[in-house]
Amino acid sequence: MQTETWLDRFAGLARLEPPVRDLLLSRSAIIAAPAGSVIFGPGKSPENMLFLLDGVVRVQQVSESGHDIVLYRITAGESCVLTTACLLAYDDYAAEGIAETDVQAAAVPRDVFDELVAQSKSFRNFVFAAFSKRITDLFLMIDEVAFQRLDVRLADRLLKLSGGADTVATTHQKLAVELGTAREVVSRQLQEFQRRGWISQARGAVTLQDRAGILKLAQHHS
Amino acid sequence: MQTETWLDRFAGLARLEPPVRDLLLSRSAIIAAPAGSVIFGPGKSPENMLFLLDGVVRVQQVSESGHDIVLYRITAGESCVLTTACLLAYDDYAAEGIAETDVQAAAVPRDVFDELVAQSKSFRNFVFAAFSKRITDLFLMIDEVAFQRLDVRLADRLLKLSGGADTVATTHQKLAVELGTAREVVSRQLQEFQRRGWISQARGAVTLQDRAGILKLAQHHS
DNA sequence: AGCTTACGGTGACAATGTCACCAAAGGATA
DNA sequence: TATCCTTTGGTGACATTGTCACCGTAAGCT
Repeated sequence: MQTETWLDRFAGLARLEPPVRDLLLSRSAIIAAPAGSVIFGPGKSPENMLFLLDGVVRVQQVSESGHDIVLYRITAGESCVLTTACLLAYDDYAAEGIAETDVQAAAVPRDVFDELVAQSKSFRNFVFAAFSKRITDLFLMIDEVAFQRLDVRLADRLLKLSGGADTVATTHQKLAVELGTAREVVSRQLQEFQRRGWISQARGAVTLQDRAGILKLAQHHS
Repeated sequence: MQTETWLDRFAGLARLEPPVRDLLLSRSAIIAAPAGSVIFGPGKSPENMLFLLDGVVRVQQVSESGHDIVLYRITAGESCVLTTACLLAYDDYAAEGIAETDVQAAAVPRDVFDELVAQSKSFRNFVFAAFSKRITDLFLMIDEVAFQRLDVRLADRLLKLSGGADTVATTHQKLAVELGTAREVVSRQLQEFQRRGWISQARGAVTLQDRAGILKLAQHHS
């Protein structure tokens, strides 16, 4: 009989071999970070691989030109393989991870990570699956940025950011960074959405009035 | 004393432990593919991890909308980690690998790959470094597609495709796929380049007349 | 030769990005 | 409260890029 541990929050780690479980549990530390803190970034490469237990981490890229773009988010139950990649420190990439909420994570040191990969087939599968998903997601993102219309992307992003809630607390500027475009462009599109009765706006907030209408546009993906 | 093997073409594999070397050599097969053949792609997922010994493989994405874009190239001495990712078959991604030249590669079966990762620290470093580089490259690409001016990207791509040669044998359409844009846009930009005396054009060929001028534009990256 | 396809040119227009502003809202402080 | 200051968002002019509907020519094929 095994007591519940943080491992159980990760589908891919549930069936680890007992000795591997023990190694992972005994050599990892639970860490916490407040909302808004920078988990990793240029000049602040993480010493550990992170398993996110609670909260959301936003990974975004800062271009030399001052342009930002959100690359992806890590939610609870996901691992931050990118920090793994960063552990190997290919070169300091310009991406940074920012806690969007208060965050809890299990930190696994580099050498433990290496040992786990060596010893456990399940762990290997977990790690490679995470890499694989990350890369295919990046492929999809490239496709979107290169070829998808902005109104479609914005509609899609609004729905995702709402998470089912009625209103999204964000600014035009932040939405622009989500999509890698300019604030003015977002403002224009939101005006058009409003004109169609899909949303209403307030300072720092977008309220979804007609989910169906937005969804119909967003689905031009398929 | 060890005779020369294909392993020596890979910087990261040169110092593998002897038993690991032997495993890799004995369980891998040298395969060849003619220029133009599809190495992997939708509905044709590779059974093996590939180490490219000779030639160039172009990896490009095919969008539902019919838009293509070149993601990256694999040159001799590089491994196709993506095929590794694909081995795990997250889901059939829409990317395909096409031999741009006649190609030779060492094919390592999936189970051998897994065993190598388990047994050799050097091999693990090699694999994770490859993943890491691929992901950081994709980050750079997203930045480029989202924020870089098209003339800068085209200039840069022309120089890279030339590989030092005077003329690049390609069509406007192919250059458009390189950049993920439309053929007409490439045509216009090339006309402008020609007007400036940087290039001259023929059907299916672009001749670089003023590398310095092109380079100056391309370097607006930095 | 005739046919077919690939290649490239062109103009009009739409969508998106950039720039230089402005005004209003909210927060901080004297 | 009055005053500043920052953040947020609006606007118009313009540049760049994407899309569409064409066209003519070059190259390959039979």
